[in-house]
Amino acid sequence: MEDQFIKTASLIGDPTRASILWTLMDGRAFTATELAVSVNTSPQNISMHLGKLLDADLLCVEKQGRHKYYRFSNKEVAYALEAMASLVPKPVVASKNKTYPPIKFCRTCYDHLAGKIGVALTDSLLEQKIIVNQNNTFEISSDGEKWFSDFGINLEEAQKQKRIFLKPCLDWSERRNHIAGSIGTLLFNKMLKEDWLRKTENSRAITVTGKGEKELLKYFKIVV
Amino acid sequence: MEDQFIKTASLIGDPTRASILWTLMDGRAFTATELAVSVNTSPQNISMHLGKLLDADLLCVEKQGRHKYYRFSNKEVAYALEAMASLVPKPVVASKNKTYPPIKFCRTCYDHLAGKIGVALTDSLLEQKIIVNQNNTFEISSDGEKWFSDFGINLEEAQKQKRIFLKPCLDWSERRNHIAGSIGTLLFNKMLKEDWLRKTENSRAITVTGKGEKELLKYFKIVV
DNA sequence: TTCATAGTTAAGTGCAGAATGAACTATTGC
DNA sequence: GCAATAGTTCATTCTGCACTTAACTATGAA
Repeated sequence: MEDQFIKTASLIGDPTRASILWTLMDGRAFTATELAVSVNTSPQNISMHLGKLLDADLLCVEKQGRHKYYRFSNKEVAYALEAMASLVPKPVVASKNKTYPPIKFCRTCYDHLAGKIGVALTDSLLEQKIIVNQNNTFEISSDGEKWFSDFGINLEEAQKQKRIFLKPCLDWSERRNHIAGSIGTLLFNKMLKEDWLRKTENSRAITVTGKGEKELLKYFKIVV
Repeated sequence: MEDQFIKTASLIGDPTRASILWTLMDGRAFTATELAVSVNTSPQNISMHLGKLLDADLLCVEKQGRHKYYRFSNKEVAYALEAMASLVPKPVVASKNKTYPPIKFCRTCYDHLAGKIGVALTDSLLEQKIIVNQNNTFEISSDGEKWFSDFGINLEEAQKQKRIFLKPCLDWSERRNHIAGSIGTLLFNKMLKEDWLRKTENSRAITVTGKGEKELLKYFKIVV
């Protein structure tokens, strides 16, 4: 197992390949040429690197005419890369009234918000005391109830639904919970409806619209 | 951010450093010389590599006399490495009545079992139909109730406790739930009491005893 | 058919950075 | 004090593997 791990680590660790993976991290599929441009290297070189990533099953290809679309072959890859990204040295802390770091990854995890946006959103809800953490369970504060109704979400209706109303959902580090349950879904759907977010075809990725960018900053201090 | 990510990736990706990190993955702290032996290289070389890992804040040191003990500086590092380890190409599936792959990492996550052992344990409980997944909530089957009482765990008592009785707790990939809540704690404590597992000092890591090794194989088909 | 674009394969080169050698400091034990 | 062990620093060497040059196949458009 150890040498397997080392192989995988060196595979990811090459600067050019790391850059390829970084580019693919938004969930979309890219052609070889697009990647060559994005990574700033030659087509041959990209081809070589993509070959290695394919061999290791980190990527998969889909052929469309004379194009080949490369993307992550499974979500474990995205998770691993995010976990690695979380290791980059923290910048010296900026200000008290902080905005959250730019979001690169935006995925849907089942039907609740996952990825960085989910985490940042949860952090913000907690900080604004819209939800509070009580013995590792999230509860909606009385202020929060008002907030949700202002936001256009009917809590009574949500409460009726069978599934768990509000629960922390562990992302790849217990430090970073993001909300799940019907509240997560409601928030997510609301944002889709208001056109803050859009689903993309052929991918689990969602993109943030210009409107969403502004609103996410306004409501949650999230910098996309 | 991208070049930061690339730097971190290449840092981890060097074979020697990957091997160092792999060694440290069991949660213990190692001296420079121990690592040099384990990684099979010279003291100077280890020193150089450890220096780089320290700079990037992936490791931290503690000086004790003329020794220096190196370990992960935070659990994010362990998580990232585990996530990377999960990317190693799956071996061709062995047998139907499978045993789980060897466990390298064994940590306590708050007070429930985390890391590979937690995941493997949960997989096994699910496979033995001791617990069943119903709409993303774990429930104890009727067979399971008998199993727990045979195992020496009093379910009625657990149920009395306030905290959530049984819930999936997401590890770094939604494919890999491990159980949390009072059941997780009960199992964990039982294993400590029966001396299957032992806590180590100065570390969150727990070690599996010889007895534990046998019993984990017997009860859960987990190969430590 | 011809030209352009997309991508791959093979052989040879070059260099970043890992490993080595030698000389150093620091702590422990006698 | 001296010897032994633990670890570091710096200058030098060396090498794996990324990258290049060049020639190739495949699809699409005119």
